[in-house]
Amino acid sequence: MRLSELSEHSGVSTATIKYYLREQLLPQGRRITATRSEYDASHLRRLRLIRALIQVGKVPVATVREVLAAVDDESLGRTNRLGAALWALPRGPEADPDAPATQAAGKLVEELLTELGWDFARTNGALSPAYRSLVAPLARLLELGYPVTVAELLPYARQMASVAGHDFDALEKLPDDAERAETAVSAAILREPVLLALRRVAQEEESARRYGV
Amino acid sequence: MRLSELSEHSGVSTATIKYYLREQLLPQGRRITATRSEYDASHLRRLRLIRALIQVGKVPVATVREVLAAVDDESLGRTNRLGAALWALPRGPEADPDAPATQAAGKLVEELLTELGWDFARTNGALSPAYRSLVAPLARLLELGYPVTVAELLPYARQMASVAGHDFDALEKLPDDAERAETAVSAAILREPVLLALRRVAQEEESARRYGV
DNA sequence: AATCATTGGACAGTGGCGCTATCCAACTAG
DNA sequence: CTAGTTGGATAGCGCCACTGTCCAATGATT
Repeated sequence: MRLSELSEHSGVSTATIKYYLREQLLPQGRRITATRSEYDASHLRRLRLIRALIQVGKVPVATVREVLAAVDDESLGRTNRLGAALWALPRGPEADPDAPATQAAGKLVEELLTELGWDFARTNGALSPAYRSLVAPLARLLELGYPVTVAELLPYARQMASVAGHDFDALEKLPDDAERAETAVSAAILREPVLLALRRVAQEEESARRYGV
Repeated sequence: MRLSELSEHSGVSTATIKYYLREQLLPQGRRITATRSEYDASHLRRLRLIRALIQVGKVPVATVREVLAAVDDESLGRTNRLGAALWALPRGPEADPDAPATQAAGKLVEELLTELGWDFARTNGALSPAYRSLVAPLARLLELGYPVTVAELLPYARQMASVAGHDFDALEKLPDDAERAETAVSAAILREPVLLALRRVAQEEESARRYGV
């Protein structure tokens, strides 16, 4: 497959594909001559993942690069590879570690995790992006003056634990190891808007039930 | 309170406050003279909401304007006002209604809602932003070649129904009607990143439990 | 052999958006 | 009287995901 064909099959313009090649999101094709390279199905699949991450997940290009590097890193075991890919996915801006709101949010998260018995997250996770991506918006909320309590967060956390269980169940059904990290990334990112939209629909349904149409 | 004081109390620069005034996110202060206006606590609260929507919720300025218009519209009853505010919050890009993937996604949602017995959402919701904001990412997933089934979505939907229940429970605890729509918006938008972060942490915890550290 | 399109590569330009900076005349607090 | 602030207008900035243009080398077509 040549660049123009890759473009046709994927629906992504050649200019954009060139951009992704330049940004090292998409690996180079197999060089045939100085002015021709051969692309295959793996490029098509990768392109699909890139588009999904950028368009559906709104992941910045620089982050996509890191995530894909982790997905491709064969020196990691497959579990670590999966973890590394998710690890490389820090959403949202970081919280200022010195701000009092951040301290308060950290304490809140600490209590929450203790209450839930999520010991891995509590003991090993303080440096993980997931942990920080939880502290950051909580700090932001506190800073803005919106109160947050452990009691309020608990049911949300329990629901999300359930969701995460489903996520992994779905992942384990896949037999293909090579694509697992890739699929894990898809599952983690691409379903976020779906989850949020489901919440919105559920809110409308709940509103109609409680207060009538 | 003068502009400079509003800026100090809120931590938002005067230039940015002027920008919000210009964009009609923040109502004008009470005019004292040609070159002086008086701002009060309501401006401070509104400013906080604006910052939260933009920074935490990543809601575009134009959308914030619509949401706030709904929040302020006293011609609506309070339930409708709440609904209108949420209604004005369409996240993400629209799906092309003619695309086959959109058709398929629509059918999928139809089946899902029937299965769940969410009759309001099914019969009245086809035009609601929440409904469309569900169809859009599903269509995007299908288009990109990631399979989605009703069976997979069901548990997610049930979890989110539970989350929505908590959302409304929290809302009903508030006695103040005037701020309800405002609080509803906060609850709907500001907790989204928290929810997603909780899912990420839960995923790490689950991963550690299933596959070890 | 002669034409015309395509390729990889480099690089400047674009458009959207949330600010941010500057300037101004009118005013006002000390 | 003077230094500072205000509302208002307008231009510019910084980021980022592209997008458009140009080029020489090469391939495909006639």
